[in-house]
Amino acid sequence: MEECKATTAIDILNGKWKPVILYHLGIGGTLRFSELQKAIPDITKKMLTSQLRELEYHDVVHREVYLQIPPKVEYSITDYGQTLFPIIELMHDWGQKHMLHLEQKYGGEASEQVAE
Amino acid sequence: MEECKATTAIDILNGKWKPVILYHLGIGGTLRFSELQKAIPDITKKMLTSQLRELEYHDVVHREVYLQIPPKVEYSITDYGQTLFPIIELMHDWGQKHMLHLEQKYGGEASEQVAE
DNA sequence: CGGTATCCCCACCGATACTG
DNA sequence: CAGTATCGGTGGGGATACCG
Repeated sequence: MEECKATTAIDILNGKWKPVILYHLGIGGTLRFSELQKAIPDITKKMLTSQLRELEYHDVVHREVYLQIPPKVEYSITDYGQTLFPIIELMHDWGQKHMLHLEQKYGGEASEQVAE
Repeated sequence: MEECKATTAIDILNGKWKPVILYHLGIGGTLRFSELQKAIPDITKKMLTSQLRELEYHDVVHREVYLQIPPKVEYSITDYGQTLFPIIELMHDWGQKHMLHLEQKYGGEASEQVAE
């Protein structure tokens, strides 16, 4: 019961695009659906939608709908979601160091894997 | 290119059992295969093996084989793997707070989900 | 513009049985 | 003891098309 609750955080960040989405909302502040699409070119609408919905469900992201034509929906990070940022930053930093570690180990070829 | 490299860390922690394994190796120090099995009763040998191999591949875990009968294999966390621990601890702490957050939101029922 | 709906694939994981 | 081998289910995620 006093086990590893790190999985709780991982579950919330679990999803191919969630860290990237949070990253962009973190630096870009409030963003529209289409702006997120532009920021993350490889993501499909379906994926963007589902990942955002899950983040919204977990109260990490706020979804603001403007009832107008054409539609407008804005996404932002909640105060609660902000508390995740130390973790994300730490992982981000660690990720960069890990790339250096890979280069030292495999001679720099592996960096192409992780670099998107 | 200067995107979110948090995914690199997530990839390494990605896998149903990796955080738990690291958690146990973190508090238990060096552990044998069977000791890990006892510590994580629900894991199968196959999963334990594959998760350990991936962690080993990423240089997070060290595998020490003793050539003897009966066989003996010990797993421990590498110095490099130690650098992951601030992240895991942060996630662990965050996970506990998140459970409180869930209780406030859903009235305590949700805690049964996350509590294993 | 901001989504659904649908189809499909494959990586992940579980169960079980066998082995040096 | 510490693993492989094999089979099969499941669902996360991709491609594409359609909708209010």
